[in-house]
Amino acid sequence: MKTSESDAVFAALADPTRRAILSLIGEHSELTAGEIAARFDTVGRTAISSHLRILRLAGLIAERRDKQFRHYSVTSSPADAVVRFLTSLYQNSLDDLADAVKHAALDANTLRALTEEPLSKEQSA
Amino acid sequence: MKTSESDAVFAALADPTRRAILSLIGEHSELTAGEIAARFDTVGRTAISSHLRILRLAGLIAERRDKQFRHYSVTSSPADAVVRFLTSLYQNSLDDLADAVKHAALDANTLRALTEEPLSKEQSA
DNA sequence: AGCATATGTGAATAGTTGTTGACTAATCGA
DNA sequence: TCGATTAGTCAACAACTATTCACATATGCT
Repeated sequence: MKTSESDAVFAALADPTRRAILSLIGEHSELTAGEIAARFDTVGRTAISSHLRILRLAGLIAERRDKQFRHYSVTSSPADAVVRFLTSLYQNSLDDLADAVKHAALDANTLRALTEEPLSKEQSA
Repeated sequence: MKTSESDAVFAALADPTRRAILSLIGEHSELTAGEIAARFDTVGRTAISSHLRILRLAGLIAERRDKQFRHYSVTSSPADAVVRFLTSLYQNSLDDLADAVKHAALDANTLRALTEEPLSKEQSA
């Protein structure tokens, strides 16, 4: 298998726990591995550590080491590969896509609510 | 595991073959299952059929039956879940994101070239 | 009717991925 | 220095996913 750069991004985004981690980090500017792990009751610390590595290798998060802590933050424009893919696919409805993006900026909290799976994997729908 | 609607979309997009199928269908307005399968030398017809089902269940493609043929097309605004997720995550750089989308419209062919994995999974990079 | 074409489905298998428990390394505080 | 804290890695296993082969269904052709 080819394992291109965008592969890593799509694969990283495929897991709900990783998307939840991304959302969580995104809500704060930086979180340590322990702070992240503490928010998940259904997933152990070791698993979180694996997920953080995958997200980091995909370029979606950055790691800053300070003493024995590792602080994670969302990288500025990580989803380029995703955007490239979607835009090339939906050229027809590109305006809609752009509108959706801009619209989203106006009501970020509503959007955060719409983003399913915010934290725990097994919460009731 | 929760298996929400956006789960299905992200999971569907995670596979490079499925993204290639999406790109391929997107380049034409409609393709039959056989026409799609014929473009892949490394993946069998049965596997393509499975992928088409997954894409369809995720709402990314539509199926139109005509006699013994099934014609597939890309649905108009399927990646809503993805856009929602990305926008809620990168509120800060939303303008960049929107710019990227609009910019893409201007040079769709270049973008298609940038979209890795256009058809065959094992082509040389 | 009989055979070819187009396509999906189901069972079985191979390969990949996520999770855990035990271990290791670095740092801090007493 | 000794124990506690933070965090990653490794080996093993469970769970999930992709692929294939054989079969089923619908249609068209002669």
